[in-house]
Amino acid sequence: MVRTGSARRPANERAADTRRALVSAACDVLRTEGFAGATARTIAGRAGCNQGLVFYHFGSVVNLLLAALDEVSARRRDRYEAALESVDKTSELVALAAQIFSEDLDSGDAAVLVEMIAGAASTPGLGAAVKERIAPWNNFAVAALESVLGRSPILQVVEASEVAHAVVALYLGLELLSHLDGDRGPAMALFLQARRLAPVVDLLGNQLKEEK
Amino acid sequence: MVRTGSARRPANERAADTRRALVSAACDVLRTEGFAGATARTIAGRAGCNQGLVFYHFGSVVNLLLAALDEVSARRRDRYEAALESVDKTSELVALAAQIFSEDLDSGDAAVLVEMIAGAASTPGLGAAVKERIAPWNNFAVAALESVLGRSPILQVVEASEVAHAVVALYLGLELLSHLDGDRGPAMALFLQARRLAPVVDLLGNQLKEEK
DNA sequence: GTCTATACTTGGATAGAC
DNA sequence: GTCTATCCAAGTATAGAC
Repeated sequence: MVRTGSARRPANERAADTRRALVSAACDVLRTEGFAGATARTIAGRAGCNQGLVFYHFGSVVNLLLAALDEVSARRRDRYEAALESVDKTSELVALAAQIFSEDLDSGDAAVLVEMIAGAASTPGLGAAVKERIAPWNNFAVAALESVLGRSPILQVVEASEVAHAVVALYLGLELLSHLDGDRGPAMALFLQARRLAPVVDLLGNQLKEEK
Repeated sequence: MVRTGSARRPANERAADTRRALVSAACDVLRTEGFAGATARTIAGRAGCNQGLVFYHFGSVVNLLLAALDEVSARRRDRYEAALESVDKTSELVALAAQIFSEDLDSGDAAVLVEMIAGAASTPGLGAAVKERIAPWNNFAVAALESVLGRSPILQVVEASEVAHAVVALYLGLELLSHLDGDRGPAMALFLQARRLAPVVDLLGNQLKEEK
């Protein structure tokens, strides 16, 4: 077996290791320092490797940031889809949303997304790339709404995709505000209220059904 | 009369002119290039003056950006308060919100706010300064809700300040998404839906009132 | 594949002429 | 008060040694 590196692991595995370390560090920096603070030096420093490797492995800083966003997106999609399995009432969905929102705040995944969207303004072409990576979020929101309201006539009154857009926007806005003052209290209180009101939505759906 | 400058206007007025030009340019750059692109050189270039004047007049780039945020905040507060005068039904409030949202997208005022919030992550201490300047937004949302639902028992079910927080978050999120793909369609469609549903809210309030 | 060294560019900030 | 010139720090990106 041919070995080029100095360590015991094969070269291609070491490469994968540094790629992973860089992507992970990029998430970290994006979360704590924001888009404007996400420089090659800062990220490489946190990954414990040399600054030049950013360009060797990803070509540019922006590409690395997009790779970080990819990882976050994939991780969130898996988490969301798994969680959705066990839900079929509106109040359950709201409770799930609250839990996942809290998780995303802890992991910083939501912050990564927000910083990339806001940061997209400063780099030509980045906007389109970020937009592609948002689609799964929208799709999930639509799926979640339909899984809960699928048999309710409410979705004949309001378009699911429109509500989904609102949900995603609300999610991003809440992250923005929570991150600003380091206090998720207002957001969590909101989820609590929503959960309390969830039965009303189901009730409303039934009312509409009877009127038909 | 003492004159130091080369133009006909007195020196102190010229100074005020450049200050205004810089603040205006800062808004512009924040809107089009984002926080990461808001550098002293870029801003001064758009203001048509020298880069050093940023530091002479404002001490640092961040201070100039905060001044820009101040101006936007003041302008929005005046606009909001004036508009609120002529509203007392929920559907009117929603229609007003839609119009103002559209205005803020055109003027870029919403973008300035979002970029400053997201950018706050990259500069220590900026978060607190931005937070102070958000308060008026919250206050306005509370006032708007109370002016419309003041006599409705709905505000005894849900706290106005909590709903206001959600409204502000939704507003920021919609701006974030609209700006990302340069398409305000989904957001405007949402306002249209909300307006259609507004009478239901009033109806619900009346129902609750009768039950008492 | 990784690291060191380095070229080049941009940005923040100040000093001194006008 | 404004402009030019300049310094220095930080950032992107590449070349070449290991």
